Amino acid sequence: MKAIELEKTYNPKDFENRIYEQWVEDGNFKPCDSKEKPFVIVMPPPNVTGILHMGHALNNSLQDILTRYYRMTGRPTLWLPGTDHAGIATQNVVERQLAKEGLRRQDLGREKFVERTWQVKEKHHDIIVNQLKTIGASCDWSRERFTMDEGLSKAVRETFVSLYERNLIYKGLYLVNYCPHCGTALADDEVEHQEDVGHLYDVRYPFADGSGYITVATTRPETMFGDQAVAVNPDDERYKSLVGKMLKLPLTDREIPIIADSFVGIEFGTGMVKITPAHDPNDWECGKRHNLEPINILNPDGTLNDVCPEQFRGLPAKEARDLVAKTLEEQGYLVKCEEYKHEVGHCYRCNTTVEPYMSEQWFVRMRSMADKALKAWRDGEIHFYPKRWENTYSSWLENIRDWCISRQLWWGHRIPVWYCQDCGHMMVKREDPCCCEKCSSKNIKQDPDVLDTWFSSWLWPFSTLGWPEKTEDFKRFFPTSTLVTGYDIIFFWVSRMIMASLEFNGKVPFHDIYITGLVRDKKGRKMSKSLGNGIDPIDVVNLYGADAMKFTICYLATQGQDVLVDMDSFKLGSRFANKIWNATRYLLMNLEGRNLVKIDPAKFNAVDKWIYHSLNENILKVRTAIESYKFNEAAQAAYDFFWNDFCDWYVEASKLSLYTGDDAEKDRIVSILMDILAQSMKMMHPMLSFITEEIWSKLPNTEGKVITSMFPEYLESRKSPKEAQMMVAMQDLVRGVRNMRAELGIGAEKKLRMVVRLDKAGDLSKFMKDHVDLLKVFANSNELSIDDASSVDVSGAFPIAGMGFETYVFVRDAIDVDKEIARIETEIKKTQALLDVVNKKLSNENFLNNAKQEAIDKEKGKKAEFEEKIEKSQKHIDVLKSF
RNA sequence: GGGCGUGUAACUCAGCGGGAGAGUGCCACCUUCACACGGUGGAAGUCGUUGGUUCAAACCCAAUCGCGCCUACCA
Repeated sequence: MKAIELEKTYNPKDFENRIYEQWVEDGNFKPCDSKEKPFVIVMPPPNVTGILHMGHALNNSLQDILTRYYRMTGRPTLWLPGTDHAGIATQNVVERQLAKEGLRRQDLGREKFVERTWQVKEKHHDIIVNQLKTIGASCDWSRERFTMDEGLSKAVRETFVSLYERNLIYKGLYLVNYCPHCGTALADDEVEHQEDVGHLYDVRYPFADGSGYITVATTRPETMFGDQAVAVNPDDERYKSLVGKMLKLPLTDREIPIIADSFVGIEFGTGMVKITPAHDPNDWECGKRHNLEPINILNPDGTLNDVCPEQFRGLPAKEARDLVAKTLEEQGYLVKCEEYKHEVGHCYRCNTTVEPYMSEQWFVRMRSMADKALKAWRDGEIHFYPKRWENTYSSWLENIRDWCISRQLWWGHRIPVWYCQDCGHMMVKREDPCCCEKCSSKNIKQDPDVLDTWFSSWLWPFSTLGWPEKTEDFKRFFPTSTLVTGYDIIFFWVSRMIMASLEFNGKVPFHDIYITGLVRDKKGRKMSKSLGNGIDPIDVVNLYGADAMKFTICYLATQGQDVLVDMDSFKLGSRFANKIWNATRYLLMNLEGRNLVKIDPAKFNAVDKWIYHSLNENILKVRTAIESYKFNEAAQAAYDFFWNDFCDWYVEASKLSLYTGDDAEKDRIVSILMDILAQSMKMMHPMLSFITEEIWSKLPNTEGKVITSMFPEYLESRKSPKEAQMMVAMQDLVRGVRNMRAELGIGAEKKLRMVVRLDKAGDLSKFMKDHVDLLKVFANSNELSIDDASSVDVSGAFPIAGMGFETYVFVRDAIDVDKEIARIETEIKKTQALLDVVNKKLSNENFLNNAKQEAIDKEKGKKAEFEEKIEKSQKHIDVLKSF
């Protein structure tokens, strides 16, 4: 056979795109036909107008590893990709574009605006899909979905109407979170609390009868125009007598009463709270208890409306606040104003301060669904990895509140509700009606609002499979297996998917939930645009390759921990891939003139047995690790095996056969090398997909593709623990000699004569004798004898202690005797310290009585080992002294 | 205010009841027949602090200090 050539340097750009296209073309990402239980992941859909960031790279890398692994176990495997229409975010993107043209969305009108948004969506969609392809995601593009697809829209409508029919959706006038910038209501969990430095104002409210005044404390004086009362705690002795008295509201003509309500804290501030039912959640509740009419003081854009005195109208809340404070001060109402830190809600999409705002909205009644979701968890139907996230899940569900699902946006699923303009009848419909079902009037109007994006996302695991139709895919792939996502959306998404699925399918949408950490920079800061500390995954791919990125992520993805990286971090994967490339290149060069032969385990020598043993153990480690979501352990096992065992020892050892063996031996060793290499490619494929596929295609002993090959099995027959132990002794010997060379500064060019003296004849001496030529190569020796009868004269030779043997090296001239003695003495000290610990244990009756027998045996073994080492070392000092 | 996580080598992190590990970085030597994105060897840690449990603790428990995150209607 001819040698096979690989490019001299590893250059992932040469093949990554080509291989990806080939995989797609050959349908390798589609589930196979096997009857086994499918493995299914639905991809958390990225925002269609966003770009891929490291967080996506992390969770998609892990999904890819799982998908590729299970695909290689022969199960039909589906990773279903898609994108999310991201209502607010996308609308913001388009409005920003319009703003550059000096336009507002109102200038275009709803229809034109939505049309334009679809165009933007199409363009951005290709970007994000290409990015996913660039990082190597092996998802089934033929099943790709978008949350505003026809099918998914149908699912949304079915859900809405069905919930309405079950009395789980209702409409009402409530105080909701409102973003004045986005101009829409938000759900509770779409509000992010951040600490703001504001002021706490103490303001005088005079009694209407002129008999003095009281003082209230507020952080938002501008809301006073909506005040309907001042409340005190009914148990507050100071104010009991004042309850029922009327106050004159400063800057206005209105009068408001003093009321008693137990929510007021006696200790806080002045113990008196102004009640503004339309602009504070507490006050809203309080207002309901006391039948106070809420007065809305804001326009939809967050400016003060006509309810307020003229000079404040049209001002944004913050500006109004300053002016109100100033006016109050001028008129003598302001008692004091001090700096005050408090948590303020901000819009999670645009970071604008959120206003509590009274408006008519649609809500989902969550309680019953939340209870079902809690039960499913308690019954063990879902498992979080790491488990601690279950607390987050359960406490959220236990304290769940109704979900505001209407958004005052144009981009999204329009609420399927129509109002008759003539008779006022309201219709909630699966199909668009053409006229009023009650009065037959054609004058009907659809609700102008759209639904919260998460109202489509919560259906994702089944709507993407065709639900509400009972499609083949739905029947075959639902429920899915595993969800991989970040902890920041356990509320938004994970728990809601579980609720929706239980409500509509009666079962959970997935069983395992792997919660990834967040990707941060090396200082532990969240990656963000504003900090400019983000890393673009595509830059990583361009610099190091997709494999390097995925492998590095896998290596660093300790279950549940945040991943801190910078550009340099990816050297880890890059160097490993480079090593694989070069080792392969070298092995393929050696095929020249060789024939591959059948591998016969009966002909294995101890070193062959060892490498198969190690491969086998590491295959098991990788399998177990991936199946239990311990990605870092999988990466480490692959890395250690390939680099440390295979490259550093086995490939080096094989050079002896390759350069000095006869043809039969050369054929045999090359065949084994190719076999280990091929199996390594399989084992590493989930983590290093492109390079393993590229190499697989070059190997002479492989067929088809590695992506569709079977993952190596763990085989009892490959276990060779005894040989593995022998190999440890050999490595021990070799390292001892290398260390001595380095210490004495003896260059590699100088071959040395050595005697390996065994403590006793036995397996180890047989092993050494069998591999004496190999030992010579590793120890760089020109003359090496195995002496198990202590018959060779070693006087004048430099001694090195080993376990069960000693190595004598004839280097008399090169030795600095004093320095060597000092070195050995330090070693004795270290060993003596270890021995002391062991002896203390072994002379401790409590230890002997209580410890496990294994532990005792192990300590005894250690004692023997340390004693042997000290004894030998001491002898060696004597030997050196005699020089 | 509650909850969770975390503090191990210069840096990023594994280990989580029985001899302190990896990658990067550092030092020395080696451009020797795939790989200098390499090889060989080496230095480097009171495992945050203090108590406790245990024959045995980086690992379990308690307290404490530092950092991070989530959650909560104190105006």
